[in-house]
Amino acid sequence: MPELPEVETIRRDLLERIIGKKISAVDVFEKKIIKSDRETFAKNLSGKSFSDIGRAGKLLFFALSDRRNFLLIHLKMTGQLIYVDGKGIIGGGHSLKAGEASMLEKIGGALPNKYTRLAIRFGRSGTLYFNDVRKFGYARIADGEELARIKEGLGIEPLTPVFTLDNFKKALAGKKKSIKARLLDQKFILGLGNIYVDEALFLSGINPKRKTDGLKNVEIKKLHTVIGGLIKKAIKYRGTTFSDYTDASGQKGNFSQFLQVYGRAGQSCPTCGTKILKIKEAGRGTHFCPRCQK
DNA sequence: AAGATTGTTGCTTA
DNA sequence: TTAAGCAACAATCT
Repeated sequence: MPELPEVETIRRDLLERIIGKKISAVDVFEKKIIKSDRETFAKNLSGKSFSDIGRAGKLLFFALSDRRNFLLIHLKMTGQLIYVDGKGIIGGGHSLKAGEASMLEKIGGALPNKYTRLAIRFGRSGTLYFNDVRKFGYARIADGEELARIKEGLGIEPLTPVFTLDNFKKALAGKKKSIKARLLDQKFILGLGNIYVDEALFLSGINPKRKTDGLKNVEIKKLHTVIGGLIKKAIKYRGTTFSDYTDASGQKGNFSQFLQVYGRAGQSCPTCGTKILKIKEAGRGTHFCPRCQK
């Protein structure tokens, strides 16, 4: 469930910690997630460093110092990227608030643990661990051309200049699918997952079952504004932890306290007090207030 | 103990 | 040809 705000939090954390550090070794614990053989994968990384970290929606791409290749990482449902410095301190001493013991518990014990699929070692500086309970995530090498091709197939990115009302309208235009399904579709709008779609629709007063092409202009405008604000605020609070998500220091996100409907089925709507319903829409558990969302 | 679970792809159906 | 719906991926939790 890392969605845009969670992935962006990890990106910013890692930018401070791993840029320019030489990769000394690569341990692949689960071959499935690297999408190539171990030798090729390790050869592409060893001896190089990361010069930058970019993001498109929920996809991270680490630029390599060879100026040719990128390491693409997608966390899918349960992936975590956790950096441990040379002294064994999780997150490299940054933003450590809670006790380290509870943190270790949260990430499944000392690293590497049974869910660690990949470790990228930076000599004595530290190690980046990729944990993933369900093994849906991946880490693979791609060159600039391939990355460009992947980005071409993706939708508009919120929080960038292309996320104008006009472009948002175009991204929604002429589709009979429900607005919930449409907002989840990464070919049109990037970075929203189940949590933020439910929240955005609540904040916009739009029923998730509404057909996309039946939305009024004012509703699209509202939704556009809401999505921008919601994502900004969620990043500010370092994302939402519902079950597995942690930042690069193994810490939970703090946005959960602001969730209005997600995970609150049966509780009362914060606006009107009506019971929040949970239905299935677009193949996903969908939370909404039947009174506020028309 | 069957059914549900956060993301995405690709197959099937219409 | 296109779009919508849904199983599959793997593991865990209820």
